[in-house]
Amino acid sequence: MINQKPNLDRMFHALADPARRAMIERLSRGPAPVSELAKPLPMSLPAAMQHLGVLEAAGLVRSEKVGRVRTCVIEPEALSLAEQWINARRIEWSHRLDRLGDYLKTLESEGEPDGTAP
Amino acid sequence: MINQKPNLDRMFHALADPARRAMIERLSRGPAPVSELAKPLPMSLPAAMQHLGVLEAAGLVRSEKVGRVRTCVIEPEALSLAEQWINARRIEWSHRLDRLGDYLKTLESEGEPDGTAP
DNA sequence: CATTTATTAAAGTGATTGCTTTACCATCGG
DNA sequence: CCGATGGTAAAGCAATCACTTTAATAAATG
Repeated sequence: MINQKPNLDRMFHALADPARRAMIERLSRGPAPVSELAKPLPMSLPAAMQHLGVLEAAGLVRSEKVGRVRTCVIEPEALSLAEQWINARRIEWSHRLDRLGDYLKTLESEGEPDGTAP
Repeated sequence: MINQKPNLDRMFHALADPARRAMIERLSRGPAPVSELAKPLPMSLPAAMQHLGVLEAAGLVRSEKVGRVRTCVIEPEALSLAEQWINARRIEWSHRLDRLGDYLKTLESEGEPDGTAP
């Protein structure tokens, strides 16, 4: 639970590309072979393959080859790592807003000794 | 609500760098001038400035210059865009698991006409 | 065995990143 | 006014990215 910064790097980087997000969107509706992931994308199959490599390196996708077809599935827990980071931010700034609210309330109930007039 | 893909691109890309995430982490605890954001980072001030530019372009940070100091604040709603995308994925694959469960239950209650033996 | 099908390996290319250094500009404090 | 402070603009550079084409491999299919 200590340090997974590099994972976050890879993760967000992986999500920063529309083709890769499209792949994840497809996979979140069920497993698919490489060629099916590549079909809707406006690029060559090797290019799609490289994107898949990025997704796997980020831990977002797992794949297994059976016969000559490689089937890909999402790794749902991986996404939650990114989510955790975002949530942590939200918690931090909501705490900050709480403290700000407290401070303003303090000012108010102390009868404003000074500072509001120009 | 139609199409904000390019925003998502910029967004995730912005989050994919540890220096930029550090800036956001700092800003989620309150506003700060550019130089304070840059201080803990292992790079020159212009470099930090460029990171800040990326964050602003992604809509994650807003900044205003007063006198000679530019003060930066986070734009909390922006992060929720990324969060929405992640949540949408989760919902999709949980629906998929529901359907899978239903299917398995159907098989079970139909008394397996065939298909389980090798 | 000969083909097709599905994937992969390899190498090359132009564009984009993430920095750097250098120089410049506008305050602010005396 | 003068120097220090805080921020910018600009240019350049090595590394990485997102592709491409070409060629190889390995499992199905006839």
